[in-house]
Formats: sequence, C-alpha cells, structure tokens
Amino acid sequence: MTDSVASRLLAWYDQHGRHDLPWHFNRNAYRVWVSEIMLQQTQVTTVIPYFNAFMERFPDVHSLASAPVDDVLGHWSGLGYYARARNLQKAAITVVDDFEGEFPQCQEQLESLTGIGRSTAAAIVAQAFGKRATILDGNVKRVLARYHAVSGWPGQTAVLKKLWEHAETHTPEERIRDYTQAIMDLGAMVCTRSRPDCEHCPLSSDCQAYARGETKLYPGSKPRKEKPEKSTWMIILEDSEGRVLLERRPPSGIWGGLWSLPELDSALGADELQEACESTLGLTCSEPELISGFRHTFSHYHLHIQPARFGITQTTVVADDDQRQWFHRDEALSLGLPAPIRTLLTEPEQAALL
DNA sequence: GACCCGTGGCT
DNA sequence: TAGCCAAGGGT
Repeated sequence: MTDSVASRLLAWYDQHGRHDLPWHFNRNAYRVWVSEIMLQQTQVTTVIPYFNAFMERFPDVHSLASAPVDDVLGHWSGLGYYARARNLQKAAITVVDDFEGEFPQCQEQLESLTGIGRSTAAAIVAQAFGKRATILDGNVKRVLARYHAVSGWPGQTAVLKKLWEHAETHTPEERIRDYTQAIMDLGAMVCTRSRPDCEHCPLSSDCQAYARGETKLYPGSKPRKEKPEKSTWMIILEDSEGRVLLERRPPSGIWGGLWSLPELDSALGADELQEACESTLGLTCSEPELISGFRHTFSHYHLHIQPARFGITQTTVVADDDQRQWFHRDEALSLGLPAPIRTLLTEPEQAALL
C-alpha cells in the first residue's frame, strides 16, 4: 500500500517545491488575488517583474480602486489579455464599495467579482485563507491526466469534468496552501509538458501513463485550426516638437482600452495614404515613409502590421480630446500600450526604413 | 458550446 | 520555425 497522492506531494514539496515566489511573502488576499489574475495563461517567470512593479505602485486594494485606469493599464502593458487589468480594477472597486475593503472568504462570493472564475476563486480560498478548495490549472490538468491516464483534450467538457473529479478526490483537509502549491510545482518542475522527469516524480510508482510508457499521450492535444491573415496600416505621426499622435482603442476587442498608433484601412494603397491620413486625422502631413512591416501572431489570427511615418508640415490643430492625443515618447511609454506598439515607439524606426 | 482575448518561452 | 502552450474568464 502506497501513501496517498497528497502525502507524497507534500513530502516532495517540502524538499523541492518553490517556497520563495514574490506572492508568498506578506501573504494576503490582495496579493494572492493579483498574482492569480496575472498568472492566468501566463508563465511565472513572465509575471514576477510585473507583480513586483504592480505591488510597488498599488500596494493595497484601495490604491488600486482609486487609480486612473491608464495607470493600471500602463502597469499591465506587455502582459497581454488586457481585460484582466480592467476587470481587476472593477473588482477592486467592488471590494472597496461593497465589502468594506475586505475580500470575501467564500468561493461563491469571490466568483461574483469580475475576472474571478472557479479556478481563481479556489486558488484564493486555498492560498490566501488556507481553507479547503480544489484547484485545476494547466499544471494540475497535466499531472492528473497522466496519473489517471485520462485521454482526450481537457477543453472538452467531459474530459474536464473527469479531471475536476480526480482533483477533488486528491485534495486533502490539511496543509491546503502547501498542497495546492505542491501539485502546481510538480506540474511546472517535474511533470512538464515535454520530457517529464519521471525518475524523480513522487507519483511515478502508480502513474498510469508512466506504467504504459505513454506520458507523451497525455493530456490530449487541442484540435488544430487555421488562423486567418489580417493586415493594417499603423500611422506614426510626429509633430515638430517630436510628439507622437496616439489614439485610445475602443474598450472591447483586441487591445481594448489601450493607447495605440492610429490605424488606416489595409485596403488603401501606399499612394492613397497621405490623403487618407489628412482626411481621417484632420491635418496636413508630408509624404509617408514606409517602414518594414512585420507579422504579429494572436491566438486566433495573424496580423500584418505595416507602419508608415509622416511628418507634420503644418502646425497641428487635431482635437486634443479623449480619443486622440499627442504624447512625448517617454509619456507614451508610461501608458497602456500593446507590446508591438511599444516596440515601434522604442526602437528608432528610422533604422528599419524601407 | 464556440469564440474571443496577448505575449513570450519552448521545441 | 511555426505551432503549441501557459496559475482562465467573459460574452
């Protein structure tokens, strides 16, 4: 008779687990919550510097709730999935206004906060409050799919249901914080997607996939799908003082709520750009300089970004409204900018002139 | 249930 | 290298 999964995981965790991640210090519900949101679909090494900077600027739920949204998005810039940042602040305001600044401790109330679903709520209950809750993230899915040889892609409802049931069964009553961290660490450090280190795994003695020599088959892979190609002009417009024109994107859709370079219809030819630029943005500008374009890959499509640079030949009279504003480059870089736009503004685009 | 939402690391 | 995937959630 072998030890339970939980006891083996805990023993392994004591020796080999990660005990010093930034959100393990000064542990409270706010820090755990922010870390869990940042860690959605995002790897630990990517999150760490963002988490530290975010905590420096927004040390508690009140500072986050009262901050300008551009400041919040600015600290999220480059992290992706920007709805997370907008939802984070909405939830912070809810916690301040409706919960007197204290996070609810039950899973159901946590899930009522926007941006917190089943997985994240369970993680907060376990990590912040040390109360029993079952988590099922990408790491746990992989560990359990292999241990129980659960076939099929975890995106399928039936497969996901089985995994949740297994996860529930293994969740212990004691040491919940350590257990949830342990099973995630095992997935991240030992039971990795490719080349799992089964020789050093505390679960290999009765792992079904390992017994069959089929760890590679689990979890099942997602069905493939063709990504459509899209394309767009991105306009780099610079006035005589070296300021750049940016526009705020609509709240939903790609890069929602972020500042970006103005876009023009991809159907326009290069010879039509100047006129389109003048009529769309309401100004007089020089001939465009085309900069080498590049392809940016999203989850669901590829976007060919074709930058064109214009100089302003006449003093600008573009409305300084909420949607479009001139920024010095250092100002612009403190805003919420999509990663490719940040790159375009940072790297001297002259170097890439066609 | 299907689709949308980003970016960087890994192979 | 192009595709896969990562501490998911909202619509």
